[in-house]
Amino acid sequence: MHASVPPLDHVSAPKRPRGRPRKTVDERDDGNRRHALLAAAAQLFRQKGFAATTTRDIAAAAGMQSGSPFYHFKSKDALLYAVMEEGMHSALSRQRRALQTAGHLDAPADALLRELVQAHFEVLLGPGNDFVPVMLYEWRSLQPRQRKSMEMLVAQYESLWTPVLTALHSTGQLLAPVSLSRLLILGALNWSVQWFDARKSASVQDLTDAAVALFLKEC
Amino acid sequence: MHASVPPLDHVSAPKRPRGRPRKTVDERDDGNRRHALLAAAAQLFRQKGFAATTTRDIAAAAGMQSGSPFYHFKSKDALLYAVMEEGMHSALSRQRRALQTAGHLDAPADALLRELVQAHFEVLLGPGNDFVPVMLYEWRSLQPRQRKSMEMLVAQYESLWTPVLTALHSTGQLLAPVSLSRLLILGALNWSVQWFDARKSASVQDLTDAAVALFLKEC
DNA sequence: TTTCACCAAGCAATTGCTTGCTAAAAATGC
DNA sequence: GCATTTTTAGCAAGCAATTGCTTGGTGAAA
Repeated sequence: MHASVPPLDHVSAPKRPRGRPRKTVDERDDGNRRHALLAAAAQLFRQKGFAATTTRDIAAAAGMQSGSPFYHFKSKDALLYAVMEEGMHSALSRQRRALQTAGHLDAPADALLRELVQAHFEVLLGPGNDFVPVMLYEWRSLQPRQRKSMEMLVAQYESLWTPVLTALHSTGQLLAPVSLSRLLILGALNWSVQWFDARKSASVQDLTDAAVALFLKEC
Repeated sequence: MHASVPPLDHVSAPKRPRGRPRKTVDERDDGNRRHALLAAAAQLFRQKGFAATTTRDIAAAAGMQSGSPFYHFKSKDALLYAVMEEGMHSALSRQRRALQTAGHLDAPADALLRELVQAHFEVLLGPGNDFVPVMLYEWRSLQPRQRKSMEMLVAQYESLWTPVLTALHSTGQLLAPVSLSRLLILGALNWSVQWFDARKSASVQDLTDAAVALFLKEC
């Protein structure tokens, strides 16, 4: 969609899948089986890691036979990449929306940071959002070409943060250098994937408050 | 050594390995082959992940044949656990030493935090220190019993941070709640494993300065 | 003579992926 | 509106490679 993300080697177009729709007519789920595979893969990749997840696991979780995923995806690698791509696209549009609505109100920089932080937490920790965590923690399993592609998407994402952090730095609300600040802040947020538990512990709101209080000086 | 870490199911005692010492007599390297395996495993686990690393890879990296690692370690799992255990033991003694020498001088809390942060970065990013990163990023591959054991070690490590953070909170240098602060701060530090490159970018000193400047308010 | 540290070979299970096939749905011709 | 053809979405089986690990042996050191 935005910018130039090369199609790579995964089956690109959902087109109009139909075939054998388990239910009666009118119950059609265009491309839903493909998406069921994506969701199942995302969950398993996050739970057990890419290398430890078998394509049979994924097929079973999506209610298919062992060979069927390869109709939708050329390879296990391509499936991994598709999961990550979906995660990044949703994260990017989420953040763009957050910045846009806040920017229309001419919000101050610290309010913008709060928006970014909260949206980031939601993308990471929201229910069913396994796509971005997989992207964060399964880098190594990508092939070089795919990795390059992902790096472009990640750079786009980080570029949304830089102007906000630069503004905060210039007002003295952020003391550390901007580029190191961005790395450290995103690290603090990303690590929450390892310990956050929606049932116990704090809410995303609490997390956002704590993070902003931790990073920003009041002037 | 300290506290009660159950022996679990890995070959525990290095004893007095000898056998075929590649060099002449007097050149004996007690337990060095076992440690060579540990180091090779740590590096490969970090580079490619646990599941994607074969025991043959490890053996080859240590200059052995495919079956030989199983003389020193009962299983691939046991090897992973041994890597993590070594990492945590070295990290713990490193931090205890840092706190002790600083504590003798009655250093203020923010100086203690700086010590903790710097030692943490060194344990994570120092040359040949693959053991702790493996522990951070290969949780999932541990069996439940082993995981419990590691959680105890990690809890010990985190308990070194809590009093320092509590002190900073009481002086108003740290605004966010202590327990969330600890999680966010350690996250920011741990994430550096993903992007730090000793050749380019900043030094550990720069990182430490930036982190302390980011987290602490001056009062 | 026993023990240690490791080799060389191989086994059983698992893996990603391919192949040939099928039935339902959509497209097409009339 | 109906009959035919093509496409879609998957099944069922299995192959070749890889995997963790075992086993029997060997030479040097103790």
